[in-house]
Amino acid sequence: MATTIFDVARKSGVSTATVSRVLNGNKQVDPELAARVVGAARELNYRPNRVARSLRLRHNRVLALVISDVRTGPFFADMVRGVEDGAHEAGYPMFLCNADEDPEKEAGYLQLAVAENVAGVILTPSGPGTDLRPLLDAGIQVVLADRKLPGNQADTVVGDNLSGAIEAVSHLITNGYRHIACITGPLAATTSAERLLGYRTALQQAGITLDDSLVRVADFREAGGQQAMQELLRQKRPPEAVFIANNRMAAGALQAIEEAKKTIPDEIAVIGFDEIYWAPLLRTALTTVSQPAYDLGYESVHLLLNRLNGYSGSVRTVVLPTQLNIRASSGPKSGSAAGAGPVLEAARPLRRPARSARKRS
Amino acid sequence: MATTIFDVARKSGVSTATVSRVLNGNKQVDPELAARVVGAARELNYRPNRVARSLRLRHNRVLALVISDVRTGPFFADMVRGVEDGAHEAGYPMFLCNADEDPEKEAGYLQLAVAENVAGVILTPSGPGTDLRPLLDAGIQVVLADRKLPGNQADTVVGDNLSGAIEAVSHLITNGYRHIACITGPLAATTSAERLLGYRTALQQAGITLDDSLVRVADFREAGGQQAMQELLRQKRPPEAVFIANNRMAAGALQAIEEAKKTIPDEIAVIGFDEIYWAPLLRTALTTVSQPAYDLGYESVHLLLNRLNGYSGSVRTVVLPTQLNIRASSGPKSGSAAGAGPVLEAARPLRRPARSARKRS
DNA sequence: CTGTTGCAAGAAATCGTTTGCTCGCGCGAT
DNA sequence: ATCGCGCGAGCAAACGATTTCTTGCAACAG
Repeated sequence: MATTIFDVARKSGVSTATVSRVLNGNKQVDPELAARVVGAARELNYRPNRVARSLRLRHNRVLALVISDVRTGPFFADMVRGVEDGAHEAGYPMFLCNADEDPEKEAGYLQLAVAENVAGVILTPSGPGTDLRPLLDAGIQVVLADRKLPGNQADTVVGDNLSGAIEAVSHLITNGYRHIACITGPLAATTSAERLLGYRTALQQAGITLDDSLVRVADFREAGGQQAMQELLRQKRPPEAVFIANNRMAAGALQAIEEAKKTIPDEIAVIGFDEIYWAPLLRTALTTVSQPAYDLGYESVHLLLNRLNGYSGSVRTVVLPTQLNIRASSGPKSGSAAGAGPVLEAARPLRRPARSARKRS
Repeated sequence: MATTIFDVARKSGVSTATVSRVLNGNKQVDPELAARVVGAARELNYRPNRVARSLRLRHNRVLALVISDVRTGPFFADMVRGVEDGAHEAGYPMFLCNADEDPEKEAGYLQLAVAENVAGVILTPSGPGTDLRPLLDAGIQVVLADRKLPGNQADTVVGDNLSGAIEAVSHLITNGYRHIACITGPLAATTSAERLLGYRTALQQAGITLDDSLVRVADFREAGGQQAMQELLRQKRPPEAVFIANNRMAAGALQAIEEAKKTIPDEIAVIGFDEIYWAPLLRTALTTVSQPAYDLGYESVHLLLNRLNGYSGSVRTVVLPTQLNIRASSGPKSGSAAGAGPVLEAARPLRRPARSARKRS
């Protein structure tokens, strides 16, 4: 049906070998013949069959991106887009795989990557048990994005969750809050664990004793955040502020706060993680810690392509900086002399976070 | 490197043909042999090479999803997820392609789909000029999702943009507004055109004369919505209400309204299109017209798979219903006796829009 | 004039599957 | 007893590219 290399060969009166050589520009070939081939190919609108090519080359010019769920707020959507752009620029189409934090589903997708013989996989591991061996055994390059995996098994690109969390919680402390809660995600995800660690670190640095009743582990979803917040508010001594490890949970928490008819930040201050474009437009503009999600994806592809181009140095980890976007929801505690009360973000053009520099570690 | 069907054949002492027949369960084969084969395959952890399989079968069990940009709010993210789920259930991995409303980039992706010999493409066409012929000529099934294309070329799944827009604008009219503006997207997208048509239809039904100075065509992005809103507010007689054809533009518009220090809905009422989970949490909770985005994607795959299974009836169009989510931003006009003033949505659990029934046309 | 070298283009093998065709064996019918 | 038929399994030919190997021709040197 579709035109093959044979058709081109026949039409230009040469062998398929010559057609292949011309089209891939590998070897010397008579310019006049080459012209005939190019002409025939154009005329027949010939496009090499990538499947046949992949089989022969034993190398499929395709990437797979395995994440938890593209619907999880703008973070994954931006990251996905960063990966797709980088891959597309290099001529690689991309499989998108949503593993839903489910190790089995994830393993299935990794098997698929092997069966498809993809050139590389960019993976947000569901947990520490994620097994890269099937990929590595098959000679497939892997880059971990957003989350780490124990054991330095592959190049990794992550946001600076620890610093981001410390900065956020320190900001709350500066603004006069002391009794601060934390709602984090599944601890299997290193992002959750690091954000929690940052929370604890900031409190310790300020000499505040940790109180585990102020820590809730939820599921990164709205309902989980809402329930966690309800529990926190129901405590004998409710928190004055809360640091929430992602924005879907933050949405749920805000809902719970509203139901409880508490005011932000007077009765409870809030900081979320990951940027949302609606943050300035919320009833009380939400302070957030934002990550360069697009860059995170783009940089992951970059590392992957490096490996595909033969680079074989030791495993690298790239840490991208986070940014604290101070808005009204974390304003100075009323009646507190604390913090010169940073200027709240005024209404200004909505803009996506710009690409940011990166640092290595 | 990887184990092939030859390895399995050798280990179980049969021919590759038999191995293939056993593993695909096609023909009758001696149960004892079959058991040997299955055992050997398991032991060697054999996974058929999908590339070789695709070449031989002249059919690549892969779908391509070509949309404008997965970052465009939750709409495309949800739809992408719907497609991926449907595809995954049927054993098809999915290429994600972001064409950015760029016809050339889109054409490139369609060429890619041909070169990869994918089984099917789900496409949100960038405009009426989108050419499906390369796909159809190659025998690749196509389903149009979210946007139509002239000429009944392929099965189509869309939201009921017209009714949704009519309902939204009628609601504004019921609530006492008369001088109503519309900010829509690029008219090449049928969604933009239909939402604009719905706006006009609702006004005409109410006997309100159309005023083109109240219509702005923007670009589906925040900045475009913001600028359009600024222009509208600067007019000699600014609108009392505005219907905005997607939520990224709505975010920009809200920003512009805030800058202008206008109150919502007293000085200007607002309705957006597509749902956002943050809508109830905005300074003034945003009334929206929501579409079943996930279902839209899922249903598209369904139609595609039907065709792949040999169905060859005439082209179908599935129209999914929209839903008007009434919140504070479209509240009754102050000083107006109009509309019993629908109860504003109270604080209640955040929930994603449920899967909804569909209607055929 | 002949033998060697170099180079360009074609013939054919190859990648890992699936599948049409052939072959051999056993059983039933004539 | 022989023929034919059915059925199960293997051989080998695809699928459409790339690439190694081979061949043929020309040029050049001895």
